[in-house]
Amino acid sequence: MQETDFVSGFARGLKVIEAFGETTPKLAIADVAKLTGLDRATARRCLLTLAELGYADYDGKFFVLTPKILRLGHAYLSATPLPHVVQPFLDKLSEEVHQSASASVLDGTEVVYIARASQKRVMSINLMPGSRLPAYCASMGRVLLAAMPEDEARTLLKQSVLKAFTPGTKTDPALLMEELSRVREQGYAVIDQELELGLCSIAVPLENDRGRVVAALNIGAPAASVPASEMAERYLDPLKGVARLLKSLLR
Amino acid sequence: MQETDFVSGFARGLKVIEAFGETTPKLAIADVAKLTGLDRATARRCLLTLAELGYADYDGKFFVLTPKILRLGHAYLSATPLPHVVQPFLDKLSEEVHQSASASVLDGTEVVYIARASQKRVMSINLMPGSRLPAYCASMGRVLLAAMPEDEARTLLKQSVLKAFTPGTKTDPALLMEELSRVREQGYAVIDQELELGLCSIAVPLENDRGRVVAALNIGAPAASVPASEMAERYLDPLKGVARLLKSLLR
DNA sequence: GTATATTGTGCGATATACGAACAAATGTCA
DNA sequence: TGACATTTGTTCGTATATCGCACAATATAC
Repeated sequence: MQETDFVSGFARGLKVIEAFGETTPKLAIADVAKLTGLDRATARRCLLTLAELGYADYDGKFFVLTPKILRLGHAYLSATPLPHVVQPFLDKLSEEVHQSASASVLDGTEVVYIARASQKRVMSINLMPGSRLPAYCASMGRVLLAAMPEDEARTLLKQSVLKAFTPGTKTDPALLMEELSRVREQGYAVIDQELELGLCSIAVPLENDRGRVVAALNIGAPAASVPASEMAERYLDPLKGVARLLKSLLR
Repeated sequence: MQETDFVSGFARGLKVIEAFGETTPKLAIADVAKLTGLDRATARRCLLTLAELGYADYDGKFFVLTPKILRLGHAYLSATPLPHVVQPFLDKLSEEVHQSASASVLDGTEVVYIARASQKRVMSINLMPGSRLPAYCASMGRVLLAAMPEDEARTLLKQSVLKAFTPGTKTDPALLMEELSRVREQGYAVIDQELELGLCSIAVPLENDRGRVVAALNIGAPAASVPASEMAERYLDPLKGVARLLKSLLR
């Protein structure tokens, strides 16, 4: 394969960066080779390149990413208008309803947070811009999946690992597709502790001025204080209101 | 130069990603070539590689980064223990004092936020993990600079663009070095509207169990409600308390 | 101390970068 | 509007850097 418009060395390097993760914070050369499927020599060269450029530290045995890596993600967050435009609205919304409010987009089978205004923490995990959740069991994920053509949504669900995080997690693809139609019809999605016990959330789509869904907005609340059945009546109007205001601001 | 342990294609690609930023969200091939100093042909190959891999979108004219890029920064935030360990403490601290609390590390001449718990917004800009501020005029920056050998700090100041953001911004290197000694001695730094009018902040170093400074913690407050002169008496103890608790948790 | 795993290094084959030349589009000015 | 100038994108041949393999040299485990 001699694709003239493709720099495989670059692609390999990016793969190496992504090899680092929650469960793999410090990696030796052989680890990276195994995780990425690259040759050891190649993995080594990429890692040494990262170290040379200051994106990683090397103690002779293990490699660890440095905060310089954040420049790469930051390039997106600061370059993309959406996060900036949305943030102040989330702040205001969050303060009004005294719950956390977030915005996210889809990346493959995952929801990626691009902005967030958090009140007191309810979730066990800490969400921030760049954080990811599986789309099929997150309120914003449902909204974003519902916004795409049915067959594409079905394909994404097929690619997803449909794991049950709680007893309530819906994992049957057919059931999920039904749920997506419902979401499409009613214009919002409510999740009742499918991702984490004690956490409910409601999400609405965020359209740009041409009517294309560009992101999702949500509000999360502790199930103890706001049962799922009340999510819509409490938070749907505020969410819809913000979505309406933003619609004209998004090109 | 035939460095065998360096993948220049990878390095070039990373440069291309960093070409995208706040003022340059969408770039044509020639723009990237100019910004990075790469040959147009090379820039094109890197950009097409990014597009091919889904890290960028291409409309035939302009390239735009996609949220997939966030995976790279996320690799750091989720792989590094520090942000995770610190976050809950910041949440608690922020709630106690009713102000925003953050943690950051140094990357070159800049402070990089690695965790944050925000109350009502006071700053005009929106800080989040990955955000950057110039070290010389940020409270956490002063603390981190003060923690390093004097000559290294001096070198970093030399590399910094010492711009006055407000009338109060200290930009004289000699004066800043004096300020650093003071910070080193008293164990904390207070910034009085040097970065933005109306914003005061106080920061302390965060040491690991071996006494090495691994990050800085701060609290920011509106100057209107908390004058700079009161920052220390109000917030120094809470900050020091958190730093002490964290010390034993950080290896 | 041997066995096992992991890392470092030369070498040939192959893919990639460079620069220049070409093509296409865009902008400018009479 | 039309012709020129300028910028931008693409293609191509070649010099060169990179890949993957096999082997050597460590480090680690038992």
